[in-house]
Amino acid sequence: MSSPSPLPNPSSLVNSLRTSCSTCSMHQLCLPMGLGENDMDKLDQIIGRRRKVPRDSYLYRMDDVFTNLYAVRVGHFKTCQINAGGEQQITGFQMAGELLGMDAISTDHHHCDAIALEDSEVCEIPFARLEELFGTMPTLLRHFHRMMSQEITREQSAMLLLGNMRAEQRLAAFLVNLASRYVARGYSSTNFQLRMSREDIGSYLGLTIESISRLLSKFKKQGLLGVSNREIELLDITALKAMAAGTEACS
Amino acid sequence: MSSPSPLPNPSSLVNSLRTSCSTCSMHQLCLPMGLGENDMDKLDQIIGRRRKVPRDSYLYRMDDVFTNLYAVRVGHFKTCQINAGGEQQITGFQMAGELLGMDAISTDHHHCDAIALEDSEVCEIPFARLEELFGTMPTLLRHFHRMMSQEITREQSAMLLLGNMRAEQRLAAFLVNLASRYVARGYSSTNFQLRMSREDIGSYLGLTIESISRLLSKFKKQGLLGVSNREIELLDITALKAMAAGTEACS
DNA sequence: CGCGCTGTTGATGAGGGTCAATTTGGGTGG
DNA sequence: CCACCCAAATTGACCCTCATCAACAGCGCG
Repeated sequence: MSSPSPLPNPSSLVNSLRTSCSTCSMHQLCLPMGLGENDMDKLDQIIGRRRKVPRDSYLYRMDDVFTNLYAVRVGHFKTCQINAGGEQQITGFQMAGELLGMDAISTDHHHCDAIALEDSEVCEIPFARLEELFGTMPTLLRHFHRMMSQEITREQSAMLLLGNMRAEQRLAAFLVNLASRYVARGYSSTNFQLRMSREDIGSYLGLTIESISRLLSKFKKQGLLGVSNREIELLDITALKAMAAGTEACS
Repeated sequence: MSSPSPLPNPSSLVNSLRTSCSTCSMHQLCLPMGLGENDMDKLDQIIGRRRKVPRDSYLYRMDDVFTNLYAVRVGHFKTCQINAGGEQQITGFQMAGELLGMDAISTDHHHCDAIALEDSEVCEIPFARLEELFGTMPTLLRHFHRMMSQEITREQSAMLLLGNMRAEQRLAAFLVNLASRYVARGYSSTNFQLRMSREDIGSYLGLTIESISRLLSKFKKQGLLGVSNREIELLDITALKAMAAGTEACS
């Protein structure tokens, strides 16, 4: 693996090794999915920098001018909107390998705030330069379209959840969804830590913090899961899935 | 305008005049927005056919293989999803100049049903051929991205609506939204016909048909609008906007 | 040790769902 | 042209889910 020839600048190599798409554990989920080595290098070259985002700080704010998409490298984010009445709603949680900022393309301004839920790291992708690549990299373009389309689908599911599921179903669906995303990233599907507060979960699910708390207690009592603070252990995923689907026997 | 030279096939010319993007009244809202004549011709050439879709019939169904996007030329559509519990929710209403099917790109299968609310007409856009154009038509690609991004934004608004607005606000927001879309199409912002049933509206807003009916009656009594069957006249748009924003004085 | 933030649990009530009865209007056939 | 039918919409009565308000517990931190 290590080249025998002398290296002009070892430290920059180390840096590039640490941060290139090809060595990133998320490259099979993220934007470079399916790219060959050449194409991945080209993509690497336009990526501005890897930016650290401390917990609770903003990656971008609503109405900020849009210049970059961001790929989450490490950590978790939430995106939230504020309506005219001053109420805030969380529109999504993003984890490693997911893309942030696609809603800003239409107006060149961000439509929501993006906030780190823990100390995190993103890759800055200058959209104008990404567009230049599209002309010669159809594989990249195709996958970008898939990611945008996926975002649309994801939000349609959220609409379904908010529009006609009851509280119980919503929380079950939320937990099952988290589990599946962790599995895709090679983590346990049953044991994970909630990175967001109960309030965030409630806001995302259109419920109050009290409802979330009560439901978690209820699920615990029913033996569906274990909870301790933000530590979650899913004990009966089948039942949770059935509940989310609205097909479980009534309790 | 009419060429003095003999025409090889007059009837086909008439047909193309009737159906080309350049002569379509929606081309400033639809996919060809901002294209020059040359590019618009190229786009025209890949558009499969103009397909009529009678009222209540399916443009596509969930799980159908995805091959085409559709641009609404005439009429209105609804898209709806069915969850595992068998309940159906409407995820959107589409009118002339809007694009259908973008949620299918990610999996090559449609994620929802698309149904005509009245006798309608669409332009069939083979997606594979559209992708071929993207390489050489950056303006087209850019506008396509804007339309996808707009769809994401639109759905985020719907999430906000479903997640933390009360019934009254939801219906007000819905009516104001319809009005603004009709204005953009050169129609009256105050007088229009609802193309969808009360049930459809309820499904979209996460409310029951009874609630919709009651709210319309209430708004009428308050002098905010006139209703007669599906005929709507908005009498106080300012108040409706304030109500949608949650900033109106409590009644 | 006390303060503040986050989360839990209980009591109460309202918004909107559910069920049921009735009206309206469009379409059809005599 | 009228009678009839059926689907869609309206209206009323009742009830359930979940929001609201409130008290309190747990935990980290200065």
